Amino acid sequence: MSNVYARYKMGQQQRERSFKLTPQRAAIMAFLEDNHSHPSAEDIYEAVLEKYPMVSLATVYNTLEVLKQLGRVAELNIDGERKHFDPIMSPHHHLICTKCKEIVDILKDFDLDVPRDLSKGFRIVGRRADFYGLCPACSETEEK
Amino acid sequence: MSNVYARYKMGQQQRERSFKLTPQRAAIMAFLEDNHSHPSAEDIYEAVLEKYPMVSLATVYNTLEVLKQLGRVAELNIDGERKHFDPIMSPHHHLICTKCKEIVDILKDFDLDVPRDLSKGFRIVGRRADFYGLCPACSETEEK
DNA sequence: TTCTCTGCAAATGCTTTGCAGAGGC
DNA sequence: GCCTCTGCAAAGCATTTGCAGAGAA
Repeated sequence: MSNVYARYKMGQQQRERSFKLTPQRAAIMAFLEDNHSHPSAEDIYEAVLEKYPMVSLATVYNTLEVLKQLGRVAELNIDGERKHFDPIMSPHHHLICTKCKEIVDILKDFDLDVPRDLSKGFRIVGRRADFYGLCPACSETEEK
Repeated sequence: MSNVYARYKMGQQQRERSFKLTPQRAAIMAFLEDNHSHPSAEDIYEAVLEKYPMVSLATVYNTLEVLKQLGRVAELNIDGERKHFDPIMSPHHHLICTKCKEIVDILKDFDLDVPRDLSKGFRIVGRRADFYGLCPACSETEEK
């Protein structure tokens, strides 16, 4: 039987911590790969379950925590109800539909900076812009 | 005895819904007035309790919900652990310390817009920028 | 009376944790 | 054997909800 528990080759973000690429973790990572849907833990769990009945929600949470530490996914606190996860780590922003809650990426990183005189001494390392509004679909069905 | 339950004079954001200004609600609103600390529901509860032993956490949540509907406070989903509330409704952005979790306002509304060609048909009505980094205090005590 | 609001306690829902068992090394 | 990871179930928290009682009109 082949060794499915190979140690995962980590990039520069690598930590001392060991990381075994178990089938469950591989399935989760495969689902997240290039995924632009900003899934919640539950979304990920359900998607992975379809191909992989041997996954528990606890493992999904556990794996997301590890991936977060490895710098491979970001946790999005946009929705107050639940956390969402984003595997796209390059700097980008979001368009959020206030009606259907859809979150769409703006992958082009347009200029966004705090004027130095407003940064109050903070050493800024990350930035994020969220634009709220109605997506085209919800825009149409709007009446009020 | 004077009528402490006067109906609150609402501004243009007024809804049909009635709104009684009870002592509890007045205390919560007084605490929030010009408050730049971005408190959580628990923070508000504790602060109001000191002057007002007659408040329950459920009432704080209830009141925040009503104030939100009246457009008098905004709910901030910056911290994944709990919601924070912001009574400053004029457009502004935030500096967030990744270490001590402090949230500082940038009250000057500098230019922030999605280039039209990137807005993907969204009808944008609100925007928010969060800048993550180390506040001056945490910057000093940094070593790693 | 009628209506809204309050406090308490119970319920909900997301997320985390404890633990015993399984598998790789 | 040693170590990490997994699934299950239980625990933890923030937030919401149900409900009876209180106060205003």
